[in-house]
Amino acid sequence: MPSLVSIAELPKHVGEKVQLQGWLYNRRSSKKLQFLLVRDGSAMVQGVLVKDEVAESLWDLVDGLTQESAIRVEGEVREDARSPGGVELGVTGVEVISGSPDYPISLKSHGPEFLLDHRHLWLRSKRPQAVLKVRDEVTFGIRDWLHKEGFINVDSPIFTPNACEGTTTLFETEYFGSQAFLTQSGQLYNEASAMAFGKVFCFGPTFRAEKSKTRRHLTEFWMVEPEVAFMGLDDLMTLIENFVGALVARVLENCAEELKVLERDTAPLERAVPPFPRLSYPDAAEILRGGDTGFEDGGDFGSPDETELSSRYDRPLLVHRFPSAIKAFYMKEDPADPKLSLSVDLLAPEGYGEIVGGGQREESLEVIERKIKEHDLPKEAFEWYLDLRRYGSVPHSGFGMGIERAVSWICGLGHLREAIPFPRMIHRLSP
RNA sequence: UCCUCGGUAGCUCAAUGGUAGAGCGAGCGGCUGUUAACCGCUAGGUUGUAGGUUCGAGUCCUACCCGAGGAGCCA
Repeated sequence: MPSLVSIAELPKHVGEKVQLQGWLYNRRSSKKLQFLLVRDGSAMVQGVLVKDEVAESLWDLVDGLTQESAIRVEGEVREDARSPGGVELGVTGVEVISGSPDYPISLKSHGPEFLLDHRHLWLRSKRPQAVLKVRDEVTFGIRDWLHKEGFINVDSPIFTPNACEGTTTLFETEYFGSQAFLTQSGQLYNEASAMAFGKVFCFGPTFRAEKSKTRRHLTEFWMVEPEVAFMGLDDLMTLIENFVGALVARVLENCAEELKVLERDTAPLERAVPPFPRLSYPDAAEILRGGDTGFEDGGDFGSPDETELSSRYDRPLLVHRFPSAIKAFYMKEDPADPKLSLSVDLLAPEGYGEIVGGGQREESLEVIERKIKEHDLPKEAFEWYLDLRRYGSVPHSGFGMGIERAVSWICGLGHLREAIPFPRMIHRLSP
């Protein structure tokens, strides 16, 4: 029996007889020829049957195959320029593992609602596969790059007893008779980990119960949050630009085929090379003031503000020193101007907005106790966190990057929902 | 929560207030190399729901249901 190979490996087996197993992506036929497009997850290949050269029973079997039937295919690998991928399979045998009558997703156009209702099947199509392969490259690249930089992965819990930032809406759940929340950030725990290991990152799902209905929001999304002891804001910004620049370069290097499927213009990605421009909030406000984006001085940026700012640069933009009043209690005040915080956001180009948010943390016990009071937060819940300031507190900084937002920008997607296998949104909990 | 837009065949969409249609998919037939193949034929409908206006409503009005993306909030 011929050896079983994956479709991606076929170019190494030209001239050999091999066996594949996978699913029928599409079938085309004329009187004397049939073309089978077979996919196995690794790649896609075209199988060819010439009527005069195969048994009638095989011809008829293949003639009756429907889209997404699971099949085992035997044949000879040969080079052929007419075939997508450069190699094709001269089919000599087909075994049906299981059928697939009336597969709902055709190769023609479908609307987003229909496709999302069938997300469990849609994953088999070219476009979702390209996006999710880029996502895999990004998530693997994150771990790879951080490890090489000396970071240790120390994950934060998903069940939490209290809000990390107070303002944002949290998903509440019952926890053995008491109240618990699903985390909206691993931030606070990450600081504890950084005091133990120096350079750490947590990487997991986070949850926001905001009733947002936009292309930039999911209720469940993934976030990587590096945190570094003894690091200040300037070095943090350098870390962010090197991190993001390395990820983009990695995707350009390893996912050219996927970006082509997605018809992504790679020029903006090729320009995303550090150093990135840095703009302070006061300077940004100067630009926005009097514009037509609806910007209010001292307030946070709205989506139109972000687009306006990033459109002035040819690569991702670092905006730093947002007003303390609009940032979380743990953000350190700028010693040069306490009204400002040592915070930073990274705005992706092309209107994709904020993909990274972070800053230097307040390390003084006295100041952070004052901030907790000012933010009207229950101090008891933060006692363990305050211990980090009581026992060997040091300056430290960190940031969080939304995986889906990063993938969405890199892939040039119109909506975040395509950047995650099974999106969770305000009106979608299934499949 | 607010604003705007939408809901017609399995899917994507048409249809001046006047006989509900096309393409794709499905079924059947044709075609010697197809690239989302192509060509012909067939089947396929309670036009989101409930009322109302009208000789006549997919189309106009009211209410409701469902969805979309924008604001707010955020990654």
